[in-house]
Amino acid sequence: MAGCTIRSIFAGLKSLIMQLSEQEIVRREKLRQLRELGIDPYPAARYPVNTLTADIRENYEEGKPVVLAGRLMSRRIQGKASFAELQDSTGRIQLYFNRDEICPGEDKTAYNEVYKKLLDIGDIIGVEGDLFQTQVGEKTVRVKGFTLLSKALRPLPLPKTDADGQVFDEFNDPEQRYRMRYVDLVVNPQVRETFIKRTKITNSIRRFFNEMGYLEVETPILQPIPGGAAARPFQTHHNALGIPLYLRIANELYLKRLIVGGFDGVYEFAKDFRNEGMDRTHNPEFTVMELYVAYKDYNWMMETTEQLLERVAMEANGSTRVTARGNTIDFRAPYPRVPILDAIKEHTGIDVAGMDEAALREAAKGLGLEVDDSMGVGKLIDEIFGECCEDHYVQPTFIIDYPKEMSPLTKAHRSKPGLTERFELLVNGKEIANAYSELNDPIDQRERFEEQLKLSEKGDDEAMFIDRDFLRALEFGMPPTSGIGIGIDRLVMLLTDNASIQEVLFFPQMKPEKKPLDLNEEEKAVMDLLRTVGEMELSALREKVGLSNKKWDKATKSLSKKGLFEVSKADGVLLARSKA
RNA sequence: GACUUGGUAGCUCAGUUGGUAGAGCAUCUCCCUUUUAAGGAGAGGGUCCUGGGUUCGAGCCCCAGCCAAGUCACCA
Repeated sequence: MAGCTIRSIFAGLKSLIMQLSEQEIVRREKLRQLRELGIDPYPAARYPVNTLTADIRENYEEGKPVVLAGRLMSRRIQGKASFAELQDSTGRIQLYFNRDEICPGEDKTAYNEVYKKLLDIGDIIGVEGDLFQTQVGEKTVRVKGFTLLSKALRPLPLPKTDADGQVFDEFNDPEQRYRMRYVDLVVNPQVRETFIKRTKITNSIRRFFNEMGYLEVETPILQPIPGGAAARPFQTHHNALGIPLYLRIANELYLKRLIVGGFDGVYEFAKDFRNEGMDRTHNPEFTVMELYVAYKDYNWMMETTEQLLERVAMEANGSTRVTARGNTIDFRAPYPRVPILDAIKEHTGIDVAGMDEAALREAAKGLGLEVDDSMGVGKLIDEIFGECCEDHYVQPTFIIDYPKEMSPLTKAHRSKPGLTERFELLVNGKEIANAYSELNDPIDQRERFEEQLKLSEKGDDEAMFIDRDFLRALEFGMPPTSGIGIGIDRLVMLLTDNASIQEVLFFPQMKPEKKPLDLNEEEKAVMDLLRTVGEMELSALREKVGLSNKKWDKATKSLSKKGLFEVSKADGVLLARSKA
């Protein structure tokens, strides 16, 4: 009996491969049996797929022959007939396996043994057959033949959805979902949809800029000076050059060098890296789209951004309105422009215009904010705005004209002294984009960098480094330019209504999984003693090892489970024997 | 980094004052030719996250740690 075989082998194998679950052992045994039947569980040959499950659902034709492939997701076996579901990249379709369809002759092995006993949920198979509808009206493939394309050795989680859309046994533990995203993608269709939408969004942005004639470029990720933003970088080391290198925190300074070089418009989807905390809106690596266009200013950039987002929202969701965290957000242009100092005045009642650092620090303290001496004027204003104002801007809003101190790469405002031509786009209380009329005065830029250096000396570990090559580039002359950075992960979060950045990254950063040690210290100690002699009296061994009762018990039990250790009784004496 | 919550079978989860670890699905065996979250009957399956402690006895109580999620702080 096959059952007895599997069970006896299971018992025999158990001690050798303890780390496998029963179901995994059973699947490995099935693998062996398949090979014995001459079936390759991992065949090399191309499989002649000619139909996707979506084609069948959308263009159903009675009796049409089809060849398709995918993953076996459910089975309902009823004697000589069985229904199953096959899932491919476009969804699922029902399969009908009938013993006498699959095995027209005397030999019923393909159905009775291979299909019923040796296939499992999760296996990837190819099927050929024709289409029909069951009595209940379900579009179904009548299988004439099937091919195992890849045997799955681990069982999949099996969420099920009933007719009312109620989900049972959902695979929903975030840790497991993120660590095993491949499983998440197989069993949770809405996760697939999120990532497909992410790609739609970036494609949409690319199309928009390409139509405007801008050039998509690539710039260094490994940088000798991490510039273009205020953040703590990751540091690494280049062996051949013998120098430290940093993973970029922004690509701004390189894209501006390209504008110096004569391109009118350049953009890059950049992975940036920041060595800071992780939470539901921060991953150590994240994606920013930066665009720089010559002969434009920040007013032009606001108009362009409105147009871009209106179109991206439309193309991703079919509407300019999206629901995010219960708020309905409308990306239809235009968006209000609110000067940051007005925003602070409106939401705190304090007019911070013209305040010096000390006055600002007092104002911030008065608002109950934590401040310290390393904070300059820029950071203090940023802090007040972030704490007291940001949350109020749910609909897309441009906050404009930031103070000079918090914008070291931004051109001074053409008419408002002390301010710069900068805007941030806030949506749902979060910053989505940051843009300015770029500073192209090399002497002013040098002074701003020197200000940053002073901040750094005061202890601000996010202050910018001085990039002398960038200054040299500006000295050759950069046309007036406007630039923007758009946080792609956050934009995708908004447009897919996900509250956590991990939901829009395929592989969010996680702490590494701990590898279970094969033997722990106690088990090693027992085995080291035992191996030299092969076997010895149990009580003597125990004394020699000198473990506490609890540890001794645990170590020997674990070792015998692992099949390395055995206790036998001879002449009334208990003998410990090494099986290793 | 701080606080809160959680970690029990392949998956989703119960587990009473501390007293032999449970259910559904999945798996295995037998029966079954158009079903649909679920065909019927039976069986097997556990490092209760780890390490200490309290106790006659710990999944449960205490201490320390690991991992995750959420909130806060910093940042995008």
